[in-house]
Amino acid sequence: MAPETPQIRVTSRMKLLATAADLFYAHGINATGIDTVIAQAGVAKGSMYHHFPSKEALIAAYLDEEADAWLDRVTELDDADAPPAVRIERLFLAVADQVDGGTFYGCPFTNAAIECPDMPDVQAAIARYRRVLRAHVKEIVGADVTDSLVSRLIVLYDGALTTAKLTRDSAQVREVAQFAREVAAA
Amino acid sequence: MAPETPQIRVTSRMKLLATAADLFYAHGINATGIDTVIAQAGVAKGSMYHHFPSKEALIAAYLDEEADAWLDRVTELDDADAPPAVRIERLFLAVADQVDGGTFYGCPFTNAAIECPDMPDVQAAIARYRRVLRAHVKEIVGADVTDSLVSRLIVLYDGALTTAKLTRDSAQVREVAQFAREVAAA
DNA sequence: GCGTTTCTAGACGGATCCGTCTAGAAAATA
DNA sequence: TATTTTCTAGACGGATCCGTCTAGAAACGC
Repeated sequence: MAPETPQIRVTSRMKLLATAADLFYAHGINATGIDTVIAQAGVAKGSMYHHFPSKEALIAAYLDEEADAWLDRVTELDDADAPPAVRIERLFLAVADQVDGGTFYGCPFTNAAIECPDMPDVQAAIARYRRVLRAHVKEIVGADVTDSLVSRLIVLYDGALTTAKLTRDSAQVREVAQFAREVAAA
Repeated sequence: MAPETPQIRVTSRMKLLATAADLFYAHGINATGIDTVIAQAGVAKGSMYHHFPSKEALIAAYLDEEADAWLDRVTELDDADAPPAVRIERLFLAVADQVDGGTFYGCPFTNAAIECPDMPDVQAAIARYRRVLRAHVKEIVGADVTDSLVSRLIVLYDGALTTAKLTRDSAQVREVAQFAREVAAA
Protein backbone atom coordinates (compact mmCIF):
# COMPACT_ATOMS: atom_id res chain seq x y z
CA MET A 1 0.00 0.00 0.00
CA ALA A 2 2.91 2.32 0.77
CA PRO A 3 4.49 3.68 -2.39
CA GLU A 4 7.92 2.77 -1.10
CA THR A 5 9.19 -0.08 1.00
CA PRO A 6 9.99 0.73 4.65
CA GLN A 7 13.60 1.67 5.05
CA ILE A 8 14.59 -1.18 7.32
CA ARG A 9 13.60 -3.68 4.69
CA VAL A 10 15.61 -1.87 2.11
CA THR A 11 18.58 -2.05 4.41
CA SER A 12 18.24 -5.79 4.86
CA ARG A 13 17.83 -6.28 1.18
CA MET A 14 20.81 -4.10 0.45
CA LYS A 15 22.94 -5.90 3.00
CA LEU A 16 21.99 -9.21 1.46
CA LEU A 17 22.78 -8.03 -2.03
CA ALA A 18 26.09 -6.46 -1.05
CA THR A 19 27.17 -9.56 0.85
CA ALA A 20 26.03 -11.88 -1.91
CA ALA A 21 27.97 -9.81 -4.42
CA ASP A 22 31.14 -10.08 -2.38
CA LEU A 23 30.87 -13.80 -1.75
CA PHE A 24 29.44 -14.91 -5.07
CA TYR A 25 32.06 -13.02 -6.99
CA ALA A 26 35.11 -13.79 -4.88
CA HIS A 27 34.40 -17.41 -3.96
CA GLY A 28 31.97 -18.52 -6.64
CA ILE A 29 28.22 -18.88 -6.66
CA ASN A 30 27.98 -22.58 -6.04
CA ALA A 31 30.67 -22.46 -3.40
CA THR A 32 28.70 -19.89 -1.43
CA GLY A 33 25.75 -21.22 0.54
CA ILE A 34 22.72 -19.26 1.59
CA ASP A 35 23.67 -19.83 5.21
CA THR A 36 26.99 -18.12 4.63
CA VAL A 37 25.37 -15.15 2.96
CA ILE A 38 22.85 -14.52 5.72
CA ALA A 39 25.45 -15.04 8.44
CA GLN A 40 27.82 -12.50 6.93
CA ALA A 41 25.01 -10.10 6.12
CA GLY A 42 23.65 -10.38 9.66
CA VAL A 43 20.16 -11.02 8.39
CA ALA A 44 17.67 -13.68 9.36
CA LYS A 45 17.08 -16.55 7.04
CA GLY A 46 13.38 -15.84 6.98
CA SER A 47 14.10 -12.31 5.85
CA MET A 48 16.28 -13.56 3.08
CA TYR A 49 13.47 -15.73 1.79
CA HIS A 50 11.10 -12.85 2.27
CA HIS A 51 13.09 -10.62 -0.06
CA PHE A 52 14.19 -13.37 -2.46
CA PRO A 53 12.03 -16.44 -3.02
CA SER A 54 15.05 -18.62 -3.82
CA LYS A 55 18.79 -18.62 -4.20
CA GLU A 56 18.28 -18.32 -7.93
CA ALA A 57 16.42 -15.05 -7.39
CA LEU A 58 19.26 -13.76 -5.24
CA ILE A 59 21.78 -14.67 -7.91
CA ALA A 60 19.74 -12.97 -10.60
CA ALA A 61 19.39 -9.85 -8.48
CA TYR A 62 23.12 -9.90 -7.80
CA LEU A 63 23.82 -10.04 -11.52
CA ASP A 64 21.41 -7.23 -12.29
CA GLU A 65 23.09 -5.09 -9.70
CA GLU A 66 26.49 -6.04 -11.08
CA ALA A 67 25.34 -4.98 -14.53
CA ASP A 68 24.21 -1.61 -13.20
CA ALA A 69 27.47 -1.10 -11.36
CA TRP A 70 29.47 -2.04 -14.43
CA LEU A 71 27.58 0.40 -16.62
CA ASP A 72 28.01 3.16 -14.05
CA ARG A 73 31.73 2.52 -13.81
CA VAL A 74 32.47 2.44 -17.53
CA THR A 75 30.25 5.47 -18.08
CA GLU A 76 32.19 7.32 -15.45
CA LEU A 77 35.52 6.36 -16.99
CA ASP A 78 34.29 7.21 -20.45
CA ASP A 79 35.03 10.45 -22.23
CA ALA A 80 32.43 11.08 -24.87
CA ASP A 81 34.62 13.67 -26.54
CA ALA A 82 37.51 11.28 -27.17
CA PRO A 83 37.83 9.35 -30.44
CA PRO A 84 35.99 6.03 -30.51
CA ALA A 85 39.20 4.02 -30.63
CA VAL A 86 40.45 5.67 -27.47
CA ARG A 87 37.15 5.14 -25.72
CA ILE A 88 37.19 1.49 -26.65
CA GLU A 89 40.73 1.12 -25.42
CA ARG A 90 39.76 2.68 -22.12
CA LEU A 91 36.98 0.15 -21.72
CA PHE A 92 39.54 -2.62 -21.90
CA LEU A 93 42.01 -0.83 -19.68
CA ALA A 94 39.38 -0.77 -16.96
CA VAL A 95 39.69 -4.56 -16.88
CA ALA A 96 43.46 -4.31 -16.63
CA ASP A 97 43.11 -1.92 -13.72
CA GLN A 98 40.83 -4.29 -11.91
CA VAL A 99 43.37 -7.07 -12.38
CA ASP A 100 46.02 -4.83 -10.90
CA GLY A 101 43.74 -4.08 -8.01
CA GLY A 102 43.66 -7.77 -7.15
CA THR A 103 39.88 -7.85 -7.14
CA PHE A 104 39.33 -9.53 -10.46
CA TYR A 105 37.86 -13.02 -10.37
CA GLY A 106 36.59 -13.22 -13.92
CA CYS A 107 33.55 -11.76 -15.58
CA PRO A 108 30.64 -12.24 -13.18
CA PHE A 109 28.32 -13.00 -16.06
CA THR A 110 30.36 -15.64 -17.82
CA ASN A 111 31.10 -17.12 -14.42
CA ALA A 112 27.39 -17.31 -13.71
CA ALA A 113 26.68 -18.72 -17.16
CA ILE A 114 29.02 -21.59 -16.39
CA GLU A 115 28.07 -22.09 -12.77
CA CYS A 116 24.31 -21.88 -13.24
CA PRO A 117 23.47 -23.36 -16.64
CA ASP A 118 20.05 -24.56 -15.52
CA MET A 119 18.68 -21.36 -13.96
CA PRO A 120 16.43 -19.48 -16.39
CA ASP A 121 16.30 -16.31 -14.30
CA VAL A 122 20.08 -16.23 -14.15
CA GLN A 123 20.44 -16.78 -17.86
CA ALA A 124 17.94 -13.99 -18.46
CA ALA A 125 19.99 -11.62 -16.32
CA ILE A 126 23.08 -12.54 -18.31
CA ALA A 127 21.28 -11.89 -21.56
CA ARG A 128 20.16 -8.48 -20.27
CA TYR A 129 23.74 -7.57 -19.46
CA ARG A 130 24.99 -8.70 -22.83
CA ARG A 131 22.48 -6.43 -24.53
CA VAL A 132 23.62 -3.48 -22.42
CA LEU A 133 27.24 -4.29 -23.17
CA ARG A 134 26.58 -4.40 -26.88
CA ALA A 135 24.58 -1.20 -26.79
CA HIS A 136 27.40 0.55 -24.96
CA VAL A 137 30.00 -0.57 -27.50
CA LYS A 138 27.73 0.41 -30.35
CA GLU A 139 27.17 3.80 -28.82
CA ILE A 140 30.92 4.34 -28.67
CA VAL A 141 31.77 3.35 -32.20
CA GLY A 142 28.69 5.09 -33.56
CA ALA A 143 25.29 3.93 -34.64
CA ASP A 144 26.30 4.12 -38.29
CA VAL A 145 29.05 1.52 -37.89
CA THR A 146 28.46 -2.04 -38.95
CA ASP A 147 27.30 -4.61 -36.44
CA SER A 148 30.24 -6.69 -37.57
CA LEU A 149 32.70 -4.33 -35.94
CA VAL A 150 30.68 -4.26 -32.74
CA SER A 151 30.68 -8.04 -32.69
CA ARG A 152 34.41 -8.15 -33.20
CA LEU A 153 35.02 -5.77 -30.36
CA ILE A 154 32.83 -7.80 -28.06
CA VAL A 155 34.72 -10.94 -29.02
CA LEU A 156 37.91 -9.12 -28.09
CA TYR A 157 36.36 -8.03 -24.83
CA ASP A 158 35.36 -11.58 -23.98
CA GLY A 159 38.84 -12.73 -24.89
CA ALA A 160 40.38 -10.07 -22.69
CA LEU A 161 38.27 -11.25 -19.78
CA THR A 162 39.34 -14.85 -20.29
CA THR A 163 42.96 -13.76 -20.50
CA ALA A 164 42.56 -11.75 -17.32
CA LYS A 165 40.92 -14.65 -15.54
CA LEU A 166 43.44 -17.29 -16.53
CA THR A 167 46.63 -15.27 -16.32
CA ARG A 168 45.87 -12.46 -13.87
CA ASP A 169 48.48 -10.57 -15.86
CA SER A 170 47.34 -7.03 -16.52
CA ALA A 171 50.11 -6.50 -19.09
CA GLN A 172 48.49 -9.06 -21.36
CA VAL A 173 45.15 -7.36 -20.90
CA ARG A 174 46.71 -4.05 -21.90
CA GLU A 175 48.00 -5.68 -25.08
CA VAL A 176 44.45 -6.70 -25.86
CA ALA A 177 43.38 -3.12 -25.21
CA GLN A 178 45.88 -1.96 -27.81
CA PHE A 179 44.59 -4.59 -30.19
CA ALA A 180 41.03 -3.43 -29.65
CA ARG A 181 42.07 0.14 -30.26
CA GLU A 182 43.56 -0.80 -33.61
CA VAL A 183 40.46 -2.73 -34.59
CA ALA A 184 38.18 0.12 -33.58
CA ALA A 185 40.27 2.62 -35.54
CA ALA A 186 40.23 0.61 -38.73
CA MET B 1 55.57 -55.49 -10.02
CA ALA B 2 53.93 -56.15 -13.38
CA PRO B 3 55.15 -53.72 -16.05
CA GLU B 4 51.58 -52.95 -17.10
CA THR B 5 48.35 -52.72 -15.14
CA PRO B 6 45.98 -55.68 -15.49
CA GLN B 7 43.48 -55.05 -18.22
CA ILE B 8 40.42 -55.09 -16.04
CA ARG B 9 41.77 -52.16 -14.08
CA VAL B 10 42.45 -50.26 -17.22
CA THR B 11 38.89 -50.86 -18.29
CA SER B 12 37.51 -49.55 -15.03
CA ARG B 13 39.71 -46.53 -15.20
CA MET B 14 38.75 -45.88 -18.78
CA LYS B 15 35.07 -46.28 -18.02
CA LEU B 16 35.41 -43.82 -15.16
CA LEU B 17 37.23 -41.29 -17.29
CA ALA B 18 34.83 -41.60 -20.20
CA THR B 19 31.81 -41.25 -17.95
CA ALA B 20 33.32 -38.38 -16.04
CA ALA B 21 34.08 -36.62 -19.30
CA ASP B 22 30.49 -36.96 -20.46
CA LEU B 23 28.94 -35.82 -17.19
CA PHE B 24 31.44 -33.16 -16.20
CA TYR B 25 31.29 -31.54 -19.59
CA ALA B 26 27.57 -31.75 -20.26
CA HIS B 27 26.22 -31.04 -16.78
CA GLY B 28 29.10 -29.28 -15.08
CA ILE B 29 31.75 -30.47 -12.68
CA ASN B 30 30.19 -29.31 -9.44
CA ALA B 31 26.77 -30.48 -10.52
CA THR B 32 28.07 -34.01 -11.04
CA GLY B 33 28.61 -36.06 -7.92
CA ILE B 34 31.01 -38.94 -7.54
CA ASP B 35 28.06 -41.21 -6.86
CA THR B 36 26.59 -40.31 -10.22
CA VAL B 37 29.84 -40.98 -12.03
CA ILE B 38 30.39 -44.42 -10.53
CA ALA B 39 26.75 -45.39 -11.00
CA GLN B 40 26.80 -44.49 -14.69
CA ALA B 41 30.23 -46.04 -15.19
CA GLY B 42 29.14 -49.23 -13.46
CA VAL B 43 32.18 -49.20 -11.22
CA ALA B 44 32.44 -49.64 -7.49
CA LYS B 45 33.13 -46.66 -5.35
CA GLY B 46 36.14 -48.32 -3.84
CA SER B 47 37.60 -48.82 -7.31
CA MET B 48 37.08 -45.20 -8.12
CA TYR B 49 39.07 -44.20 -5.06
CA HIS B 50 41.63 -46.82 -5.93
CA HIS B 51 42.32 -45.24 -9.30
CA PHE B 52 41.80 -41.62 -8.24
CA PRO B 53 42.54 -40.51 -4.69
CA SER B 54 39.95 -37.74 -4.82
CA LYS B 55 37.41 -36.04 -7.01
CA GLU B 56 39.99 -33.40 -7.78
CA ALA B 57 42.30 -36.06 -9.21
CA LEU B 58 39.47 -37.34 -11.40
CA ILE B 59 38.76 -33.83 -12.65
CA ALA B 60 42.43 -33.23 -13.43
CA ALA B 61 42.66 -36.55 -15.29
CA TYR B 62 39.51 -35.67 -17.20
CA LEU B 63 41.03 -32.37 -18.26
CA ASP B 64 44.30 -33.97 -19.32
CA GLU B 65 42.37 -36.44 -21.44
CA GLU B 66 40.30 -33.62 -22.86
CA ALA B 67 43.48 -31.78 -23.80
CA ASP B 68 44.83 -34.86 -25.59
CA ALA B 69 41.55 -35.37 -27.43
CA TRP B 70 41.47 -31.73 -28.45
CA LEU B 71 45.00 -31.82 -29.81
CA ASP B 72 44.25 -35.02 -31.71
CA ARG B 73 41.15 -33.51 -33.26
CA VAL B 74 42.66 -30.23 -34.36
CA THR B 75 45.73 -32.05 -35.65
CA GLU B 76 43.50 -34.32 -37.69
CA LEU B 77 41.56 -31.38 -39.10
CA ASP B 78 44.72 -29.48 -39.82
CA ASP B 79 46.38 -29.31 -43.22
CA ALA B 80 50.02 -28.44 -42.81
CA ASP B 81 50.28 -27.51 -46.48
CA ALA B 82 47.63 -24.84 -46.30
CA PRO B 83 48.50 -21.19 -45.64
CA PRO B 84 48.69 -20.26 -41.96
CA ALA B 85 45.64 -18.00 -42.18
CA VAL B 86 43.55 -20.85 -43.54
CA ARG B 87 44.81 -23.21 -40.89
CA ILE B 88 43.94 -20.73 -38.18
CA GLU B 89 40.50 -20.23 -39.63
CA ARG B 90 39.95 -23.95 -39.65
CA LEU B 91 40.82 -24.13 -35.98
CA PHE B 92 38.00 -21.72 -35.24
CA LEU B 93 35.60 -23.43 -37.58
CA ALA B 94 36.04 -26.60 -35.58
CA VAL B 95 34.36 -24.78 -32.72
CA ALA B 96 31.53 -23.69 -34.98
CA ASP B 97 31.04 -27.27 -36.09
CA GLN B 98 30.82 -28.45 -32.53
CA VAL B 99 28.18 -25.82 -31.83
CA ASP B 100 26.22 -27.07 -34.82
CA GLY B 101 26.55 -30.60 -33.52
CA GLY B 102 24.77 -29.56 -30.35
CA THR B 103 27.54 -30.95 -28.18
CA PHE B 104 29.19 -27.70 -27.19
CA TYR B 105 28.91 -26.68 -23.56
CA GLY B 106 31.78 -24.22 -23.44
CA CYS B 107 35.49 -24.71 -23.24
CA PRO B 108 36.11 -27.50 -20.71
CA PHE B 109 39.14 -25.68 -19.39
CA THR B 110 37.65 -22.26 -18.82
CA ASN B 111 34.64 -24.01 -17.34
CA ALA B 112 36.91 -25.86 -14.93
CA ALA B 113 38.85 -22.71 -14.13
CA ILE B 114 35.61 -21.11 -13.00
CA GLU B 115 34.09 -24.13 -11.32
CA CYS B 116 37.21 -25.23 -9.45
CA PRO B 117 39.20 -22.14 -8.49
CA ASP B 118 40.63 -23.74 -5.37
CA MET B 119 41.95 -26.99 -6.83
CA PRO B 120 45.68 -26.79 -7.58
CA ASP B 121 45.80 -30.00 -9.61
CA VAL B 122 42.95 -28.74 -11.76
CA GLN B 123 44.57 -25.38 -12.31
CA ALA B 124 47.79 -27.15 -13.25
CA ALA B 125 45.95 -29.22 -15.86
CA ILE B 126 44.44 -26.05 -17.28
CA ALA B 127 47.87 -24.42 -17.47
CA ARG B 128 49.23 -27.48 -19.28
CA TYR B 129 46.48 -27.24 -21.86
CA ARG B 130 47.03 -23.54 -22.37
CA ARG B 131 50.67 -24.18 -23.14
CA VAL B 132 49.75 -26.83 -25.69
CA LEU B 133 47.20 -24.50 -27.24
CA ARG B 134 49.71 -21.71 -27.56
CA ALA B 135 52.34 -24.04 -28.98
CA HIS B 136 49.89 -25.28 -31.58
CA VAL B 137 48.97 -21.78 -32.68
CA LYS B 138 52.60 -20.79 -32.80
CA GLU B 139 53.42 -23.83 -34.88
CA ILE B 140 50.76 -22.79 -37.38
CA VAL B 141 51.75 -19.18 -37.80
CA GLY B 142 55.44 -20.06 -37.77
CA ALA B 143 58.13 -19.93 -35.15
CA ASP B 144 59.49 -16.73 -36.64
CA VAL B 145 56.29 -14.81 -36.01
CA THR B 146 55.97 -12.50 -33.05
CA ASP B 147 54.48 -13.72 -29.82
CA SER B 148 52.16 -10.75 -30.03
CA LEU B 149 50.32 -12.24 -32.98
CA VAL B 150 50.05 -15.57 -31.22
CA SER B 151 48.60 -13.85 -28.18
CA ARG B 152 46.08 -11.99 -30.30
CA LEU B 153 44.93 -15.16 -31.96
CA ILE B 154 44.49 -16.85 -28.62
CA VAL B 155 42.47 -13.91 -27.37
CA LEU B 156 40.29 -14.32 -30.42
CA TYR B 157 40.01 -18.03 -29.75
CA ASP B 158 38.94 -17.41 -26.17
CA GLY B 159 36.46 -14.83 -27.39
CA ALA B 160 35.08 -17.27 -29.92
CA LEU B 161 34.54 -19.83 -27.18
CA THR B 162 32.71 -17.33 -25.02
CA THR B 163 30.55 -16.33 -27.96
CA ALA B 164 29.83 -19.96 -28.68
CA LYS B 165 28.95 -20.65 -25.07
CA LEU B 166 26.65 -17.67 -24.59
CA THR B 167 24.93 -17.60 -27.95
CA ARG B 168 25.18 -21.16 -29.26
CA ASP B 169 25.05 -19.49 -32.64
CA SER B 170 27.59 -21.05 -34.97
CA ALA B 171 27.17 -18.22 -37.48
CA GLN B 172 28.70 -15.81 -35.01
CA VAL B 173 31.55 -18.22 -34.40
CA ARG B 174 32.18 -18.38 -38.13
CA GLU B 175 32.41 -14.61 -38.22
CA VAL B 176 35.09 -14.81 -35.57
CA ALA B 177 36.85 -17.43 -37.69
CA GLN B 178 36.90 -14.97 -40.56
CA PHE B 179 38.21 -12.30 -38.24
CA ALA B 180 40.98 -14.61 -37.06
CA ARG B 181 41.87 -15.42 -40.62
CA GLU B 182 42.31 -11.74 -41.41
CA VAL B 183 44.42 -11.19 -38.34
CA ALA B 184 46.60 -14.19 -39.12
CA ALA B 185 47.08 -13.03 -42.70
CA ALA B 186 48.16 -9.53 -41.74
C1' DG C 1 0.03 1.04 27.83
C1' DC C 2 -2.13 -2.21 24.49
C1' DG C 3 -2.95 -4.73 20.22
C1' DT C 4 -1.54 -5.59 15.65
C1' DT C 5 1.72 -6.32 12.36
C1' DT C 6 6.33 -7.37 10.75
C1' DC C 7 10.64 -9.08 11.17
C1' DT C 8 14.28 -12.03 13.43
C1' DA C 9 16.55 -16.18 15.34
C1' DG C 10 17.55 -20.51 14.45
C1' DA C 11 15.90 -25.41 14.70
C1' DC C 12 14.57 -28.74 11.48
C1' DG C 13 13.82 -31.91 7.27
C1' DG C 14 15.16 -34.13 3.39
C1' DA C 15 18.51 -34.35 0.09
C1' DT C 16 23.13 -34.53 -1.48
C1' DC C 17 27.96 -34.07 -1.09
C1' DC C 18 32.80 -36.59 -0.61
C1' DG C 19 35.38 -40.06 1.25
C1' DT C 20 35.99 -44.36 4.31
C1' DC C 21 35.24 -48.88 5.55
C1' DT C 22 33.58 -53.61 6.00
C1' DA C 23 32.15 -57.76 4.04
C1' DG C 24 31.96 -60.77 0.38
C1' DA C 25 32.64 -62.09 -4.61
C1' DA C 26 35.83 -62.82 -8.36
C1' DA C 27 40.24 -63.70 -10.20
C1' DA C 28 44.77 -65.49 -10.05
C1' DT C 29 48.18 -68.92 -8.66
C1' DA C 30 49.53 -73.31 -7.51
C1' DT D 1 40.51 -77.65 -5.57
C1' DA D 2 42.55 -74.65 -2.07
C1' DT D 3 44.73 -70.32 -0.98
C1' DT D 4 45.89 -65.83 -1.69
C1' DT D 5 45.13 -61.53 -3.66
C1' DT D 6 42.30 -58.04 -5.75
C1' DC D 7 38.26 -55.84 -6.73
C1' DT D 8 33.20 -54.93 -5.99
C1' DA D 9 28.86 -53.63 -3.59
C1' DG D 10 27.03 -50.51 -0.88
C1' DA D 11 26.30 -48.99 4.01
C1' DC D 12 27.85 -45.33 6.75
C1' DG D 13 29.58 -40.74 8.79
C1' DG D 14 30.00 -36.12 9.00
C1' DA D 15 29.31 -32.13 6.60
C1' DT D 16 26.76 -29.11 3.78
C1' DC D 17 23.11 -27.84 0.78
C1' DC D 18 18.32 -25.21 0.15
C1' DG D 19 14.12 -24.06 1.88
C1' DT D 20 10.32 -24.24 5.61
C1' DC D 21 8.48 -23.41 9.87
C1' DT D 22 7.68 -22.08 14.69
C1' DA D 23 8.29 -19.08 18.38
C1' DG D 24 9.39 -14.80 20.15
C1' DA D 25 11.13 -9.91 19.78
C1' DA D 26 10.67 -5.33 17.85
C1' DA D 27 8.26 -1.70 15.64
C1' DC D 28 4.01 0.57 14.74
C1' DG D 29 -0.70 2.79 15.35
C1' DC D 30 -3.94 4.20 18.77
